[in-house]
Amino acid sequence: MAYMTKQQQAVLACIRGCAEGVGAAELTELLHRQGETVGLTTVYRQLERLEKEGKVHKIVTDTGARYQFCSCYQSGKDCFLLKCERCGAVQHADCSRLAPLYRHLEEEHGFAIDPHRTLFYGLCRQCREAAE
Amino acid sequence: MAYMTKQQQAVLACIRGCAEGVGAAELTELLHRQGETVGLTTVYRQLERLEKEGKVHKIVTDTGARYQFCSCYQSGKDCFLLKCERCGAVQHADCSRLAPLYRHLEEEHGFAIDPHRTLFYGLCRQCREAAE
DNA sequence: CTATAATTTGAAAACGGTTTTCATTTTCAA
DNA sequence: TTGAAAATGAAAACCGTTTTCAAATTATAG
Repeated sequence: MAYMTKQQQAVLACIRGCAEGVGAAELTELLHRQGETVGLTTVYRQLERLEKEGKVHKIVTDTGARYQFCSCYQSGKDCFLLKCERCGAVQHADCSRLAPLYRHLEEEHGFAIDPHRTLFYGLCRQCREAAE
Repeated sequence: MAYMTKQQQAVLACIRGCAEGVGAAELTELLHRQGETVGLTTVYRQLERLEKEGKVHKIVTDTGARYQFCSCYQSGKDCFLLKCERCGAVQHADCSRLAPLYRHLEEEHGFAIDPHRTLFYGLCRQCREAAE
């Protein structure tokens, strides 16, 4: 791995530790609590870089973007993101049916899915039960 | 259908005529060119209402939201949105494999997909060919 | 080990899409 | 007709993000 500044390492380490996604301001706040001196601007810059490298998902919402460390990054599994519209949580799922669908879409519909950015919206089990 | 003001009818009619999605400012501009007197605020309000009613999709992007009339609204078909990351076009596709997948996700993974908000990102055929 | 160029940082300002405010206009109901 | 309720829209506020730019840090040359 190429050289990384202290701030770059801190941002990567911190977001890796966030199971749920975090916003840029929130992440900066976390870093400050850990004693790191990282400005908001730098956090934005690093998140942009990490997204381009495929290490982090950027999930754009009405109220601003959230970033989430991609657990598929080195596992070899396909990214499969489910976002609950009620509680907001984004989970990495694992489903063998996805790859065949994506292959079908590419071969028959001519559309090459980018699993890394594709996001399924819906309701998670807990929220569905809570809503009943 | 309940009563609709002149502005409400105009917004609905205008977005229905936009095959590709439009932004709020863009839609207002279109309405003005047609001689309609509709303010930007009202356009935002109507778009929000139409989205809640399931008549339009709200597609949130880095540079602002785009709205697109939902061609599935009365057809009974499932919504199946493909957004090309290169040319930006969003197309309503038609694929019989989607419903079984969604059923599986609900039954086995406990996650109820909202087809209306779920968006597949990737590359459309033209853009893939152009990129080669 | 300097000196100098290139990169990184971050506070403050700018930016821009969206929402809120509030006075005015329009519509509904009695 | 008349008063209440809803809709409108210009202007201001809002707020997440990006840009600016001077200072600090790091890499490279001499």
